[in-house]
Amino acid sequence: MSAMAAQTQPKQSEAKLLVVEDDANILELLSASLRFAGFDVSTATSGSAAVSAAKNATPDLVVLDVMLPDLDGFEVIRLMREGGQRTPVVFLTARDGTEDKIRGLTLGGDDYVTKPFSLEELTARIRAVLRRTTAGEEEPSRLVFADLELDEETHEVYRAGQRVQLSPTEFKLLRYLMLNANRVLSKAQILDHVWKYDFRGDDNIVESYISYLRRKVDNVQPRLIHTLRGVGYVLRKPAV
Amino acid sequence: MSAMAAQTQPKQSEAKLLVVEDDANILELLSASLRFAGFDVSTATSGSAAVSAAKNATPDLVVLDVMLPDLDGFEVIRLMREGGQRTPVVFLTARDGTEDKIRGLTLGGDDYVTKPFSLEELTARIRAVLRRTTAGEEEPSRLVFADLELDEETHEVYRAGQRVQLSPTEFKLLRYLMLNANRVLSKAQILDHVWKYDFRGDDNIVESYISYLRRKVDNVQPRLIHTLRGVGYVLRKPAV
DNA sequence: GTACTTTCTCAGTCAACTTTCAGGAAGCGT
DNA sequence: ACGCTTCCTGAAAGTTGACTGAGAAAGTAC
Repeated sequence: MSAMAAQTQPKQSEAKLLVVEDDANILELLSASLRFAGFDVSTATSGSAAVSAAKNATPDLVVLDVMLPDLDGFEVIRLMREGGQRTPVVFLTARDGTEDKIRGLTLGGDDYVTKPFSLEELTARIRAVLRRTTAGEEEPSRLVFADLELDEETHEVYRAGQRVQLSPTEFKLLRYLMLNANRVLSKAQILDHVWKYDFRGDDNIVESYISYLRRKVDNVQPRLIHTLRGVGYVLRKPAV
Repeated sequence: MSAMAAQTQPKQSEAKLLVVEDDANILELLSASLRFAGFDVSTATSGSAAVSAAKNATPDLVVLDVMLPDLDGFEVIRLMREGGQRTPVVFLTARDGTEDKIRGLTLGGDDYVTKPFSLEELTARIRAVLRRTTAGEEEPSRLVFADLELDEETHEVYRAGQRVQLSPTEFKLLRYLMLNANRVLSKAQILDHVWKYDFRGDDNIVESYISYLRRKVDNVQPRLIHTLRGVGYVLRKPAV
């Protein structure tokens, strides 16, 4: 595992998350990176522990694996809500039968992510759910850097006012770069955040996608995507 | 504003609802989604609780299951009205004999929905009842987006002035898209809102109906229904 | 009942997207 | 300048997701 980038979300970064996951590796991956992303993370490794943790810690959002050793995720939520808590949830589900049990979930503003996922995918969902369930202050879903604009909700991207069509991976990569503008990102970091955690290919795929992105969104002056040979990539304004 | 947020109808969204339902799952489904739709929701799980809740909370509308453990829905209404309250009601009924008993009641401006229902079905009825019982400000029952028009009362649909015939599901789907114009809707969201809550099929049916709709209402320029691969669908005017 | 409409499923096709590979270009140290 | 390394990028192969026609099943009207 490579160094983890700081992708601090200034606005929502103080949010309290409760992460519930029985697989130690995934739990570690999640708590480390979500903490690094600026969330206040507590954890639980079983359903019953989750219920009491939720009572005490009153998290703003729960990241909840559906498959748990004792109670399943749905039970956990039912128990939490019986206690009057209306905490939003992002479920983690395997891509199998359990997926359809998720039905009805998007009604209350919750969401789900299927395993394996990429960290960017998960944090994007978490941020979206927080955005829509946090009363009041509408946080903009639009990232802007120089003359680059990216709308997280509609998936629209503009460079110098021109609409650009991106594939899902291109979009995720660009979002990651924009969230970390002016920060140098190694290929390993990019791989760790933008690609699913079970990806077993090599760095070259990052080069390929950087190349695609440059062609689509960085084909005008000033160039914003820069290569630091032997180090990584960075999105920044030239000059200085 | 988020992907799913707000199928909120600004005008009616502050309305106070009292939801009366003894099945915990359905109650949770209803309160979560109606709250999310912007209503101010309180709940009761028995007929007697409903009567006193109605006294105290003075809701603008009651969503009332006919089958209740103690008093049945008709009794509840009778008691409420004996107390002088003339609150409109949307009944929830099983598809069985009780259906006929409802008929007489709907004359007063009330309405009913048979279980299982889809959320869009229910919110459409709630909105319609509020529209016709809320004195004064006539809210239009006509949705318009670009050259698409949909009349919620007559169920007529026009594209570019041309009348189009839609099946019930096609109509509901189009209404949902129009209510959420410019908002990206995932297949899961669409399934959750447009299909009945007991539907156990998969996403493909959404694709099928999108395909039907395109053939009927989106066969002219400019195309309004757009696919975001891996994300969902959106009704919007083409990019700038 | 029969005919008709509508809903839902399935599977084939196609298009878009992802991933790999390999040759060439560009940067870097000496 | 030379050689070494790293990066870029075109092309091909592999994979996935969406669209759609056909038809079974369920529901409705006559």
